[in-house]
Amino acid sequence: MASAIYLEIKKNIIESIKDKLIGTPIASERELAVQFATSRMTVRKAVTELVEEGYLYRYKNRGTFVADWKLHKRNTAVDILLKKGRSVPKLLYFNVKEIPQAAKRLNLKENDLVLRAVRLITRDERPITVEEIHFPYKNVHHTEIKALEEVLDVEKYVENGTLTQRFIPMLVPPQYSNLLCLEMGTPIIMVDSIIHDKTGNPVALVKLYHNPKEKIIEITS
Amino acid sequence: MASAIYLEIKKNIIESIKDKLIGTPIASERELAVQFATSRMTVRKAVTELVEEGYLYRYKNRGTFVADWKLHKRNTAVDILLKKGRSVPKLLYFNVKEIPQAAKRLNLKENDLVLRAVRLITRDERPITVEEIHFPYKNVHHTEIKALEEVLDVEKYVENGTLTQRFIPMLVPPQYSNLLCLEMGTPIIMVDSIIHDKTGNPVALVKLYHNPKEKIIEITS
DNA sequence: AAGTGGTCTAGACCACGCA
DNA sequence: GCGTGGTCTAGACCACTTC
Repeated sequence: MASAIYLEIKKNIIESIKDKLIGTPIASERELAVQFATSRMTVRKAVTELVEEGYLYRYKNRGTFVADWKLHKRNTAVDILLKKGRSVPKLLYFNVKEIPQAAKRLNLKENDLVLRAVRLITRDERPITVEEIHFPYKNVHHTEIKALEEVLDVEKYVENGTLTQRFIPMLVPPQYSNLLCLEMGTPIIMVDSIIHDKTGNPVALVKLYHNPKEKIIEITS
Repeated sequence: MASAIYLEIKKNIIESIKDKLIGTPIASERELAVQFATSRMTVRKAVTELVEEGYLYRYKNRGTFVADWKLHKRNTAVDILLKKGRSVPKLLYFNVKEIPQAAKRLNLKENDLVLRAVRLITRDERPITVEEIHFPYKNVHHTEIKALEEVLDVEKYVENGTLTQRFIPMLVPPQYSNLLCLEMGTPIIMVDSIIHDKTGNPVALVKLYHNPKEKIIEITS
């Protein structure tokens, strides 16, 4: 099956505005409907999404215009959990044990087992982030332990659920200062993330210790 | 003029799901269209927005369900710039002078004048945040200086523009440690925010020094 | 087979900005 | 008065799940 029409229109519009100056008007919704041989409502859906994503902006009764690409909506706080670009995660170690604090956050009983993995994210061989990932062990099939990398791919959980993140200022934990190439006592941001599925059940608990020299957390909205 | 129909439908649905359990299905889009005596597309617009806001979630071919209220989309990083709730801003001082660093960020010449104001946000008489706000002075009409509070209401700029925020870990600046009731050397998060209008022009530069004891930065998305 | 959400159509009216 | 985006209608077909 080909993609939905409105997705094709989005791609086309993105392509067509690539080399246009900021503030240039695009064709009106009625014109676009003719150009793409479709109805105005379909064009409108495409344009609305591009506005929400920051590619375009609308003025009521005036028109739709090309936005500054620098203002494209992005949320690298989420991004760090997702498409890592050139960055490479390296598993440092993992274990299965009782971690009452994590169990509580995951809506488990205090003595339920938790799978805990620690990874170091690097890019161009520079240390970016230390990741602590916690799963309810009962959710992990024994056969999957062999494919741990896949279990740790939290991206798929985020796509079908909700991500709640807290930004905690702290001094770099002593056990990570060498890993991150930071002096003892350097202030860092620890991002405490919980992923819930659609029904509100916690699926994973992830703590990210960011190297402030390498990773700038930036949100555009 | 009364509100748009789909906004009324949104309010109605929000009210009707308030006391429902998480996971309870709501009426199908076709049923809702009958109930509200409108077309399915209008209902669909209302439901789509409620899904985006985290009130509901949809399963294709199955139905639409009540989501966990804890998962309502929110972004208190933006919120701190907006509706302040019970918190109270108090102007500490302001001045107009050359601030080359701020001017650069605001796309001004180095020697252009910048209006700089510093405010302390408190809630229940506890210090939450120190705000440093910078405007291009040429944008501020002289008559407005008398109504400075209104000029400093950055909310109206954000509504019609874009907000880009960087989260910077640092030790509390010595000049603010007393104001925030923090010991020297306490790690904090400084949120560096630039507001652009729709065309990408910088409108204001705001730096927020958050008291980590009082203000937890949390994002749900 | 019946019902659901996802997509799409070909119109329509409105309020507003602009010339 | 014309063109714009914002809203709305009353249908339609599809792929899929559930019974």
